[in-house]
Amino acid sequence: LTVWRHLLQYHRRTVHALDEELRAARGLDLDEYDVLVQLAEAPPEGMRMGDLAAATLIARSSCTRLVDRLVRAGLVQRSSDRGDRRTVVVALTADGRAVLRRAALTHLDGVAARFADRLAPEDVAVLGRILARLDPAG
Amino acid sequence: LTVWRHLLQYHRRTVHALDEELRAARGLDLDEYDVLVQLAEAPPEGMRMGDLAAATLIARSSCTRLVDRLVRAGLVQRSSDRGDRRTVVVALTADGRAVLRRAALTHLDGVAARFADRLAPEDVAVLGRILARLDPAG
DNA sequence: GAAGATTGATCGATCAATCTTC
DNA sequence: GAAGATTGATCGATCAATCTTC
Repeated sequence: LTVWRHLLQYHRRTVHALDEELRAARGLDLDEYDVLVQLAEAPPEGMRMGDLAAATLIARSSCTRLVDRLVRAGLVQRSSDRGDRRTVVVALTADGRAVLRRAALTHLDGVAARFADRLAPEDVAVLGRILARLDPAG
Repeated sequence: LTVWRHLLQYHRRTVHALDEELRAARGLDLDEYDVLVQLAEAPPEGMRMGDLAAATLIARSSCTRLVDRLVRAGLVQRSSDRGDRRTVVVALTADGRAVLRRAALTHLDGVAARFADRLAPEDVAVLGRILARLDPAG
């Protein structure tokens, strides 16, 4: 179906543009941003490495390396769970929270410009219903 | 908006699944498939390298390397335009056509299962209209 | 000098193998 | 031995630099 192809095209362009925007404005790529968002929504103690990878749909090994970069940048902290010392817990630092807040401004503007502002509220609602049908797990 | 995030999640899962399917069944990744599709829709003489990159939203240098692989696999041919010898023209080989035909079966089944079959025809139409509004460039 | 394409160098994503703790 | 995470090795994507033809 052509609709499917349009969806892919739209997604590709939009995500690419948002990624560039975020890189240019804040030095973060979209996956890094996504990780920070997940951590911001987690309890303040943080999230286990594996859960973070699952939530962001990133492979575990990629997640390890992405977190390495964020640790080097001072945006997140690793610590180990006292209960089960196999697991590693990742949490935002104060810096990380601040960077995320600024990045969110940039990013949400971009999403508004390329998505939300172009649609009537009913369209968004309809799209939501369609997605619910497409991705029951989602 | 949560709708935006659901869209991203759905896209990510679906594209990932389709990519794996195609790799497993045919040894092609999704970008390679996309290139073959573009070439199949081009005139039989082929497409210029740069146009191919633009059509698939792949960077030029990535496109060069992707075509390298397809040439090595015998699925496409490079030739140079007699008019302007700077340009390189890429075209499907008979093998490429055959592989594409088989890959399309696999791929279209996957799209059907994850997209088309889950929606009523009206939903598809509505989604098409929404996309047209989102991405006037098409 | 610009347009078109390719190559060199770098960087991130991933699988398989490894290491640690359970 | 399995669960959790990390590291080694590979592979593809990309930018900048280069090469060729205009």
